[in-house]
Amino acid sequence: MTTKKATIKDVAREAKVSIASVSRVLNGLGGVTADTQEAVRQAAARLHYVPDSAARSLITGRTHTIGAVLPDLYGEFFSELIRGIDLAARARGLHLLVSSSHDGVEDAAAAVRAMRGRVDGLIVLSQFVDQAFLEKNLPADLPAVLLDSPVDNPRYPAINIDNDAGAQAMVGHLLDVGHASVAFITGPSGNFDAQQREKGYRAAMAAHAPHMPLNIIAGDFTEESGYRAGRELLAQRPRPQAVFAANDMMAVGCLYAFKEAGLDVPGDIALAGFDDILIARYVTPALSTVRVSITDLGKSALLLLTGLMEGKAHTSPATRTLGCDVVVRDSCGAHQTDVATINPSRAG
Amino acid sequence: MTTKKATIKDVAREAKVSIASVSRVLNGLGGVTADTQEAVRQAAARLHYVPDSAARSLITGRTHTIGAVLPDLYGEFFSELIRGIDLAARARGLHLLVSSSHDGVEDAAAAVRAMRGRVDGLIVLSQFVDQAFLEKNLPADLPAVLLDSPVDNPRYPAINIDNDAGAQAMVGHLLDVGHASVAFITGPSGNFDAQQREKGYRAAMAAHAPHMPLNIIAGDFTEESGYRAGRELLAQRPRPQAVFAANDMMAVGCLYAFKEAGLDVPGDIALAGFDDILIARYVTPALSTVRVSITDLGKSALLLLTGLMEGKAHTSPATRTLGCDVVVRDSCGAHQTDVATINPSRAG
DNA sequence: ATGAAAGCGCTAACAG
DNA sequence: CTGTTAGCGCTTTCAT
Repeated sequence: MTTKKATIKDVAREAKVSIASVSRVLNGLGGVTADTQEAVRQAAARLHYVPDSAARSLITGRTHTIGAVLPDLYGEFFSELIRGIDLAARARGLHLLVSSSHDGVEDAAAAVRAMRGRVDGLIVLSQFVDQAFLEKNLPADLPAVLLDSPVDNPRYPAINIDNDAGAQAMVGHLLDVGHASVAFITGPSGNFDAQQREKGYRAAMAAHAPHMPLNIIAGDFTEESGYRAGRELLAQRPRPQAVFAANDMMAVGCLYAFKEAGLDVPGDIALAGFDDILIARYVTPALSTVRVSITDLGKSALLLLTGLMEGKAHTSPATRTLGCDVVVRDSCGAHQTDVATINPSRAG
Repeated sequence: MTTKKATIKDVAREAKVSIASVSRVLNGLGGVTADTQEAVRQAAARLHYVPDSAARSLITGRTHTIGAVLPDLYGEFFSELIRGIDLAARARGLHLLVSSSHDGVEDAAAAVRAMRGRVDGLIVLSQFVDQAFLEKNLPADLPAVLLDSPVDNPRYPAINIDNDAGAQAMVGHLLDVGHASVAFITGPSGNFDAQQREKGYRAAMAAHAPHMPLNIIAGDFTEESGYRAGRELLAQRPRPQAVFAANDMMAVGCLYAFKEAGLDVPGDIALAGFDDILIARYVTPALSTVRVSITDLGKSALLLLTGLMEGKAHTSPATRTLGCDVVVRDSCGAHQTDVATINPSRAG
């Protein structure tokens, strides 16, 4: 056990060659005799030599690390996203520096700035990030891809979930199986996903049930708000035949409100959510929902980012879209159980 | 928008001082007049100067980054752990480099080695990590704390979940509320948590129902294995009065097997799990379980690590334990709904 | 209080 | 094919 860590000099001395040769061998640059290679490798192994990444970064200007700036979210979305990014990053020999758990613009700005110099590229998911934010906080030379963002600028390519199409497909399905009136529970007003899902609801209603009035109740993505919305819906006369919540947690809250009122789901009222969180499968009745592959989202983001880092011109449009699938379970009153891919467009 | 990023030299020139003064001001070292301070600050702001962390690391030897090496797990455990670590790290001005999604010893070894030089300390959670692994792959000068590990060595302090006490408490509770025979569904044989939980089951049975035979069915933490175990249990004569699964997913699988057989839970048979995953609350009946605060685990790990990094002698024992709580819901047949802290010992 | 200068460990010309 | 050397951007003595 050496007390101090070995440097390239130590290896050079041990192998009786110059540091340049050590560098060449260890970086596989060629132009070195087999003898020298052997000597260097053995010396390096003997000394447990590991190149200092700081020194290397300093001169090469590359860190082989990509950063992920995420909001203070938790649960499946977070873990799957990180997992997708990490898996893809590791496959390309990149490390992942995460900065999650920040709330508020200033926090997000600090997180982005702190990444400066530590990463070769950035994946950003934050509701606080808009054009102005980026121009202010993002170093001009740092490639970045946005997730789930309304910013539409070739300088900052984005990958979005096709919330609109997903919502349209689900509402269409609800209408198709015979529920004439479909109510919608919204997400938080500032949320981009929520807005797109509402847009999809409106579009589907306009297309398939133009005579039906829109029935929109405010929610904020929490189970609690879903419960409140459910009670509100229950008080309506006539009661809607189906309810589409902008996310699964609200659908679950809504389900409890319906059960509490003694209603049968989907007999008395149909219900559907969005996200396909793990719970969706386990509530009774199992919740019909719209599934998004978050792992794919992460992977696509990383792929797009590495493309950017390698200087590939982004010939493609600034914004890409990740398709989602309608998952029909028991809560929507259709007696089928298949998964229909409604939007085969894929990012990456 | 400058094309090249500003260096300390640019700031020095802009402020008409030496680079040494810039460094002093920006690091708050004092010994600088207010005038100089002002000039430097303004110049830095004007140039959008951000110190290069690689250069800084090179000379200071510190990266202000800590690494987390985690297995390819997903779901709540993962996200809460990262969240706990990140929250605590950020509060101390540290960044978080994660390396998740590796499976297999070689993979884990590569992950640990790759952290070398990039981080000031390491948090490791992996079933492949034992004493030999650490001695082989962990640089001698890198502080590290283990999570959920059987390694008991002052050189590598560990924080473990008190699975044993948690399991004992749950089995004790099951026995207390009148279920004379309690069966246990194990986790994967190599899993440390699983082993501890089984140990707790055995201890509780020995203590409170020494005359009852042990009833242990093999599982592997998956819902599917829980389902199979459930069917196996159903076939026993006499049928056990209560079943304690080593984790919630298996308990859920088990629940489905019972429901499928037309049994009433907890009327005909009681059920309990371990982990308190989100689903536990949403299945019908709601699952009684043992809760662990994963966020606390992450936070404790970080705190312990920073202590190590600051050279604090680890006066405390090598292994610390994080208590867990029995959460009584509907599935275990007790008509109460409180949370009892059974093990107040806390890490950190 | 300030500046000049010496490296940190490494890569990348440039010589030989 | 190999060695010498000049920095990368920064912190830190050591003079002044």
